[in-house]
Amino acid sequence: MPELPEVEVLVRHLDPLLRGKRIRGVTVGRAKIVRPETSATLADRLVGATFGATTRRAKYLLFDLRHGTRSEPFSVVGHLGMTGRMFLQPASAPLPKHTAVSIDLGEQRFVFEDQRCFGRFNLDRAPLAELGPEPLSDDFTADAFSEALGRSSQAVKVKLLDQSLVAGIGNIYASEALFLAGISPLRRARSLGREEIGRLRDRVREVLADAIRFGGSVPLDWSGAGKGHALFYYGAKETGPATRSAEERFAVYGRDGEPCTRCSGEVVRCVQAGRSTFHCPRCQLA
DNA sequence: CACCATGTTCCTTG
DNA sequence: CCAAGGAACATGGT
Repeated sequence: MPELPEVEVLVRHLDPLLRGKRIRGVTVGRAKIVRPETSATLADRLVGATFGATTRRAKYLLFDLRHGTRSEPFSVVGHLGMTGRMFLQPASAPLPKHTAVSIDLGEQRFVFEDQRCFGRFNLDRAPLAELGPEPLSDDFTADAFSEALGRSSQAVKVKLLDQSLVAGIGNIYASEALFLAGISPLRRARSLGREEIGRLRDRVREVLADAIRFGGSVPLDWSGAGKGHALFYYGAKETGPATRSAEERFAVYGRDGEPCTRCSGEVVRCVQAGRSTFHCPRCQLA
């Protein structure tokens, strides 16, 4: 579940649940997730600490912690990778199969499960320094965006995934924003005019904000063990219309072969930098 | 067996 | 040094 909107909704969910809770124990099920820390080092640092705010930077989660009010605050940096999930469950519940980190909070436990182990949960803040502006912040201006796209000969869709350019867009919302802006993902970044860049910036913000609104409006089954890892699809108990199919919310992503909702032309899939891209060649002229 | 998957990092090539 | 392309990472689902 991992682009900016999903992380934002997760953070809003976790913050009030974790705040003020004291860590009694830490168990690492997948050592790779906590590197470069070792399991023992991480546990040493965390046990006894109390959660403060849980916030987000791009797709990273930041868990503020401190050992009493007189000691220096620090934070754990989390990332969901492709398949990470985080939730609280009763301490008596069985641990999920792919539990990467489990934190004992007393009555409850905080679980980070990650099937593919692309996620992380450690004290290394270095990756944060490489990130570009938050797309929903005032820093993400058309000027800044234009500057970032620069003279690059790379396709604009590939540039949208570059976290040093703008931080938080992933493979789904990149295709979606380009469709809404009516810009082909195949266009070279440097070929975009000022007007197009401004439009793309606005649609990026819109698609991310809408997704956050959507995720915040739907009752999510955070601890559900079920159903895959689709965005905003935590468990499948309540298969109501709102959560039934996350993909149904997308205009082009995953819709290759289907008619474009705007022009009825056919949505096509192509591969750019090893990732799938979806677009409507009629609405998004190359 | 083949190909696909919401992400990031490392290595090679130019 | 930089830009760009590709493989690797680990584990599935179809």
